[in-house]
Amino acid sequence: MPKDLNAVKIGRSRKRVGAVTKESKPYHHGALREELIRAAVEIVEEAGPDGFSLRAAARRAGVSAAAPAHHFGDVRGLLTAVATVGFREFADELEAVSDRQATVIAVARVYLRFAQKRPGMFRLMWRTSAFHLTDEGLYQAGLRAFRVLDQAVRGKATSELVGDLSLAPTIAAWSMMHGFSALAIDQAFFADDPAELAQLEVLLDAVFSNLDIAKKAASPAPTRKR
Amino acid sequence: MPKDLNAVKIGRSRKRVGAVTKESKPYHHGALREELIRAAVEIVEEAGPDGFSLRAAARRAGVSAAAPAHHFGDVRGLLTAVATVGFREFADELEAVSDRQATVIAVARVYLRFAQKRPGMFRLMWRTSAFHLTDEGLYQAGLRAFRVLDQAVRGKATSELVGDLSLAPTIAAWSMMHGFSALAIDQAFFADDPAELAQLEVLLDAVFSNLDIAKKAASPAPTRKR
DNA sequence: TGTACATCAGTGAACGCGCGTTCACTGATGTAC
DNA sequence: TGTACATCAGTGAACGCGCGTTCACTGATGTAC
Repeated sequence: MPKDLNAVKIGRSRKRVGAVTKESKPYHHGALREELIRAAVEIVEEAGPDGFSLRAAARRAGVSAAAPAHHFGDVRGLLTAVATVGFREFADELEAVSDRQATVIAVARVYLRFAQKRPGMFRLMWRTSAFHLTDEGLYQAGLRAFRVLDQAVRGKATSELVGDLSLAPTIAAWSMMHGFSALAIDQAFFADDPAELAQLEVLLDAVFSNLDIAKKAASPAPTRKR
Repeated sequence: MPKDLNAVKIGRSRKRVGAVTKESKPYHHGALREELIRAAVEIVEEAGPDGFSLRAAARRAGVSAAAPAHHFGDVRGLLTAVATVGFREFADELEAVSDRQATVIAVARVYLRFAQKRPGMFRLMWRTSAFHLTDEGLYQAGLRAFRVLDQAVRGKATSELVGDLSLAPTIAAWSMMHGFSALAIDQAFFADDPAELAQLEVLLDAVFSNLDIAKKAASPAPTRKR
């Protein structure tokens, strides 16, 4: 272990060390944009979209209320970044499961689990009035998720979201897993204790047995193309 | 036409007339509870759950900000009443269509149309953290709606909401129409101009052709039992 | 029919709060020469 | 390598706002006798 840890630091960090005495924090944060997103994600996870505020995010990041404006313009800008993170992680999980087992029901289980584990984020992702829906990064992340589903249902993935009726089977599966997950976390099934929540996955399987495209895909499936 | 319109009024209205000179409004409203609900429904329809506030409802009802407390206790009380109105009217529409044609797809079309025509109300109805989910009138209205669906899917209606897997087909249909409607109004399909919105009903039909329980019910259906 | 009185359904002012955004500012960084 | 200077990324105070709720109050209603 080197005697002086600071000596091994490189780049801008090094300069910061020189400028800062004791534990006082430097005037410039260095990576505030990322820090703010991290803080905002935490708040949304803990308190949902309704519990979020720009000031709360700034507070959690340890920065003044005016600071976020430099990076995001306004609240919607920050929430757009949060939703994008949500969709990226959502797409990551879907792709991960699809690599192992590319069936509709496997995708549906991941969908439900995401909603159950991160209801605040899940709600934000679909509260499209709260952020900039036209954001390119957001759209790309959403498309990635959609393509996993499309691949599982039709065996191929479209490049655009809607348009013609050949996508109907995919949208059928999407609607069903989305509706089930939304109803589940919005207490429509009146399930709230852990035992009942676990039961929901059994119910999900039963529900998907009514979707005929889920049945024919139930056999060992081909690996998703990338 | 009687000379003095006031003379034909009856009951409490008559007394009010005696106490009121010119156009000044009486101290007591007479039916403020209903008026507040009406005002609150309007606001939710126009601006969604996020645009609603207790003070705005009081303002629209022409009454002081403190008045609603006497009738509803707090915001959640009033929103519970609003959501109950929503579920009652929702159930009314479902029952009406079911009397004519008790098929899954017919129910689904009503579901989608309700969401499209009254997105603010639809969103509130499922934002269950905003009101008292345990309210009895609310539950009964929701159950009425569910029973129409259950009747269309299984040919009989349960008396309680969840519990055993025999309800899976009904929940499958519910999930699909709910998911489709929610995704539609949340712009997940990126349809926003009138032409595209109308197209969504065609897509809905195509989507339901993937639900096998929708197929077998597509023949002329028996009338719903009441 | 009249009267006393409890109860009900309003008022209006105030409390304290947190919000998003603007503003003039300043400390730190990066770059041209 | 040093210096001048533009630009960047923060601060902190303030603005104006709307919110839900509480409170002491009062006008109107309903009821017991």
